[in-house]
Amino acid sequence: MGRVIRVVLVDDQELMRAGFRMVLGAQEDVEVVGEAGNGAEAVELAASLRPDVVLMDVRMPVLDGVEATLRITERGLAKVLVMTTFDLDEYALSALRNGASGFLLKDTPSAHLVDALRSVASGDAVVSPSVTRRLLDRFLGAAGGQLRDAAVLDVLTDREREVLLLIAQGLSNTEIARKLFLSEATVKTHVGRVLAKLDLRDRVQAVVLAYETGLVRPGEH
Amino acid sequence: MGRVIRVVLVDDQELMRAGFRMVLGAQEDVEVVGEAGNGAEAVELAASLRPDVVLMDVRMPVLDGVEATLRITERGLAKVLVMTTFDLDEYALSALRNGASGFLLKDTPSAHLVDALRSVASGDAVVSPSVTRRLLDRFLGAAGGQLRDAAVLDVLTDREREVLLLIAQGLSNTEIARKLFLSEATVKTHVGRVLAKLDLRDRVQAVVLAYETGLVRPGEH
DNA sequence: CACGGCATCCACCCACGGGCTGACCGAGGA
DNA sequence: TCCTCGGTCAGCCCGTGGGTGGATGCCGTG
Repeated sequence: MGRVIRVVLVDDQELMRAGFRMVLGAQEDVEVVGEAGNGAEAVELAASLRPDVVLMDVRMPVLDGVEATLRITERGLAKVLVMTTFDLDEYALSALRNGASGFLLKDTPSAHLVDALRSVASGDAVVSPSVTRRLLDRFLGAAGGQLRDAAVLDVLTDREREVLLLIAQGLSNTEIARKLFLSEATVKTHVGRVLAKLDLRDRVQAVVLAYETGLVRPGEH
Repeated sequence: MGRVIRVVLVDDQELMRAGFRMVLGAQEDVEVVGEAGNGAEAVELAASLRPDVVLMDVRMPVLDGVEATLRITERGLAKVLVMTTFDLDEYALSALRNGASGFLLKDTPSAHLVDALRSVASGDAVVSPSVTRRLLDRFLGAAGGQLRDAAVLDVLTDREREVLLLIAQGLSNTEIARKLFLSEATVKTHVGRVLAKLDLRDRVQAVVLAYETGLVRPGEH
């Protein structure tokens, strides 16, 4: 960990880069090995210099930071720390989706910036506090806690829950029967019980409930 | 924002609290207004003192930090910054789910701790870098990018997409008809087209696809 | 203008889904 | 021992869902 962190600076404004160069240059364990003015150059530099971290602005001509981030991380060229002046959620989200190891606002104190750089270099991730807030809200609202209490599913027996799971994958009764080595009649009883216990009308509503409770989650097959 | 941040310290180890008291006491804009040795006391103190932030350990007797966090935040008594020695994912996740504004490891440098406190007091959120990494992975894997390309839905007309949306909420054809002021026959045609275009057999499978593409998301009604 | 895409509507047919009733079996608790 | 509960199966009924085919009017584009 005592090694020097090699950094590539990417920003279309020369002044910005100069600022960062100053701040980072003062650090013993950080070395700015290259600079780029747009995303395309950034990708090239990352490929040729293989820095530890690319410090990247989002808004840039030719190829924006979000896209450049993807190109760099999908080839594993370097870690990417994305920065922006405004804290636009969508940028942050897209960048992180594209493999960025962090997302900072440019008003971040220089001491924090350096810390963030170290964290990223060592494989961790960093997000500005104000962005974290909204990220968490989104995370928890979407993936974190099932908004509907999954407790309602407790009234089901194991077998019934098993059947519900298959229903929620779009299988018909006959398909479920084949899969579980049962007669279709049995499947029907199970389905019927599931609907009755959960106060549902349809297997359609059963699917909805399965997703809403988190019994099944989007993208899990 | 120049006001003093009033903090309540919660940890079952007196030694730990002493350490934090030292660090925070040295700060001009931070004041430790109370201390608790377990979750139950923490909730009481939060209610009576109404601090800005509760700095809370997870592992505690009587009432653990995760549960205490819920009690405090659901009543809006204070912001909660949760801490732990080990970075157990589940703890972090549960705490954040329960309304915590942040999650720090106890090995966090004291300067960072104070910064985090300020961020939390001002409504932002903070998560330790190493935890952020895994949080992001989970977030992106679960909520971030719809794993199935929502592009398949482009073949649908607006009306058809509208119908699909209602199907995905568990409505029957008659219900959809009422809601859209259409005859049931018309709804059937739309449904039929949706199924044909998306190569689905059932409205059940349509619901699944709606969730898988992110057309509808769990917890959005 | 004529054409194609879209939304709307209708009728017919039939299979699947789901409600209801009743029955059998095995495990486990009273 | 009996009784309950979960799981299995069957037959009956009928409503809904979905396929097919055909019809109208609207709109924008070539």
